[in-house]
Amino acid sequence: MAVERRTTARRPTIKDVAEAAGVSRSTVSRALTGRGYAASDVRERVLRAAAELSYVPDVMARTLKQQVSRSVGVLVSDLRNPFYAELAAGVSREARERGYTMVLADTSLSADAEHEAAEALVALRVAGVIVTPNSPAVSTYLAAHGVPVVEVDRQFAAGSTDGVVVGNRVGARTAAAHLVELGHRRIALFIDETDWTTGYERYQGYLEALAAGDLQVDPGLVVSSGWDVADSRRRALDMLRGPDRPTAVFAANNVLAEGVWRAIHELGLRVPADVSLVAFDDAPWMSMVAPTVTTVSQDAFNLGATAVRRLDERIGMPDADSVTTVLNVHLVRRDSTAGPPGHRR
Amino acid sequence: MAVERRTTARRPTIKDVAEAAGVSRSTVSRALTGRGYAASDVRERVLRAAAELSYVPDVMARTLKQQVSRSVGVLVSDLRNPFYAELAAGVSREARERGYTMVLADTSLSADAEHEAAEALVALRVAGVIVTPNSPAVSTYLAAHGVPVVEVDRQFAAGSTDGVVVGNRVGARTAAAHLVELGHRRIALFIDETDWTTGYERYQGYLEALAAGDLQVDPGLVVSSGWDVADSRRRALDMLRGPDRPTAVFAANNVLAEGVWRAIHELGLRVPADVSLVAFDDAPWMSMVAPTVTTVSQDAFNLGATAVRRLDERIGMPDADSVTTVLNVHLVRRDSTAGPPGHRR
DNA sequence: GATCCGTGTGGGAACGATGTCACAGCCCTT
DNA sequence: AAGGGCTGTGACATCGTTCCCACACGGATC
Repeated sequence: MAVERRTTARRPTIKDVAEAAGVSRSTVSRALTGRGYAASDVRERVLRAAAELSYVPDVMARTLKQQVSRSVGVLVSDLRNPFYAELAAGVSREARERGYTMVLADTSLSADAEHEAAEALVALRVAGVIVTPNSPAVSTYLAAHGVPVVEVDRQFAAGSTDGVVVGNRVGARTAAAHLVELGHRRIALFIDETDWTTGYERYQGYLEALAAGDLQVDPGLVVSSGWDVADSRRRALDMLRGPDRPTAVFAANNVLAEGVWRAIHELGLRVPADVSLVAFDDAPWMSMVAPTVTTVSQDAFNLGATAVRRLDERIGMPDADSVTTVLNVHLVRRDSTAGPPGHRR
Repeated sequence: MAVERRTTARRPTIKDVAEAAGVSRSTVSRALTGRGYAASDVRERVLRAAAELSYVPDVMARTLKQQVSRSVGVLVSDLRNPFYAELAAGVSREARERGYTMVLADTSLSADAEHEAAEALVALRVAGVIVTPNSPAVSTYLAAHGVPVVEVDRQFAAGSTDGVVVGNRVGARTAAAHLVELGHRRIALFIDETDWTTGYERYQGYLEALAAGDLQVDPGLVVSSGWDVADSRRRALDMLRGPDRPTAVFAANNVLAEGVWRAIHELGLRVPADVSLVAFDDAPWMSMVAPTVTTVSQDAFNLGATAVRRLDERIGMPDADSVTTVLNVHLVRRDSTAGPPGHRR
């Protein structure tokens, strides 16, 4: 059974439908869109003709005329990271529900790729953009072109642009406080950056928890890791092999946690007997490994869905004041945390 | 520092650039696209004017005129599954490299959502579509509208539509043969469907490996699971608790493998001492759990990238015969497989 | 019977970019 | 000096849709 390909005939246009139904283009448009008058028998006839020709209105032409499309642009850093994949899935679901199509680009954590993608979205006249920004430039650029923007996960333009983020500071504080409470005094922090709001807030949360526990911050225990598993693993190996090893590690995201976890196992250390581990961002593997990993869970899917709702509202009211929505996170206590070695409770 | 939003002024058009540069619209078009004559001093002037106004050509208008867009549609079943996320990432990267933007929809394994998304893509006049099909209808529908299609991961319209798949049969046979070779005689298969090419081929590979080892197929050991972790886990619990338990399980994809893995651990069975496990499709967790999971690894990223290349070629030569590209897979031997209990080698 | 209204329809001008076509210069050849 | 071949530019129709406007028809009101 061969699938028929339309090679010769061009796509049917509204004009073809009009001729088939014996009416004018205007009438077809009114009948199909439901805007304006159309006698019910005529409407019937038009609908039948359209179905018969399997007519699909041309979004390009419609958008050109109406000057506003029903597409949202989505810029995420890395689809291979389950956090962003989940986020994109949430955007997709909510966008579909609201009749938007989704134009997605993976910006690979590069500011250049991000700018290029933003240009493409402006050219496409998208109704709005949801972005996990890699630089402050992207929101500025889009706003300058009159495109509504929602920054998600992290913010560069808080105050002038809508944002949807999670309670990073509280989450990080809770996680670190959990370790403090268990009796740990040497708690390492693995973090990839502290310039963006995510990193900064998580770092602050860590500091707050230490301060609340009357602990000094040891700069040697705060590791600025690269953004990938390999680098995190390397740095964790260095730290855990060194003298005066920490009794607990807080990894500020799922990628860093994976690196630390791999290093711990390569060194044959036992969790939590030798070292406790807490992560931020619940990845699937964390509930499958032995021991399971205690972590701050954030609902990435909901983050994406919420961003779409915010964007939709913004499109409806372009001049309202900007809003930052903070979603709550919670600590999932699993088996990777216990008191430090030799500690009695 | 407030980000400036363009509220009043409309976007600059080619006409604005023309006036600023003191030439006609045609000349601006020629200067910017590089098609047709434009004196170098004029070109300079136009480029400067365009940059000054931060002019971005309207893709809608261009596409309308040229009747062909530079967007590809991508329909995937489930972005939350790392396999599809990785695939989408591969598509994204290769699409960007070739100057395509990507319109993505998550079809949630539903044929309805898939059809709806396909209609939207036709309306958008995408240059082509890459789809992990949920039904035979989608490729037929798109082809009938003259849209080039590449089916990826599984095929419904082999012979009339391009496809990019992996060596499912060989991969499954290799995996099952590995178990046979270790001495297993009761090898269970967990599979979600056998109607699609993926499921069918993997099933056939399993049968071939058993036949090659002179083993009878026990229908009771072939489990048609639902498509999610919860269902797979439930069925695995049933089977592993029952009498005459298999000594090895082959799970035909990463989701089913997760369910089986969870069931095994809940029951306190040891891997591989009590039961061996082989999976198809290497998910991140498989190399992190203890013991690590032997699996047939497929390169989903490359699958996506290859599909884009195929689609690009197809767009260039719409009437060439269709091609199915098969990417090879390989068995990654890890620690979840050994001989059956009581077996001596 | 003239006017007015509501209902329904069609004509035609946009939207922004492209590309064909005509034509204006200019230099070179015969 | 006339013609031919370049180079370079602008006018204008076009893509498919929407929507404003004009208008036609019938019935109701004065």
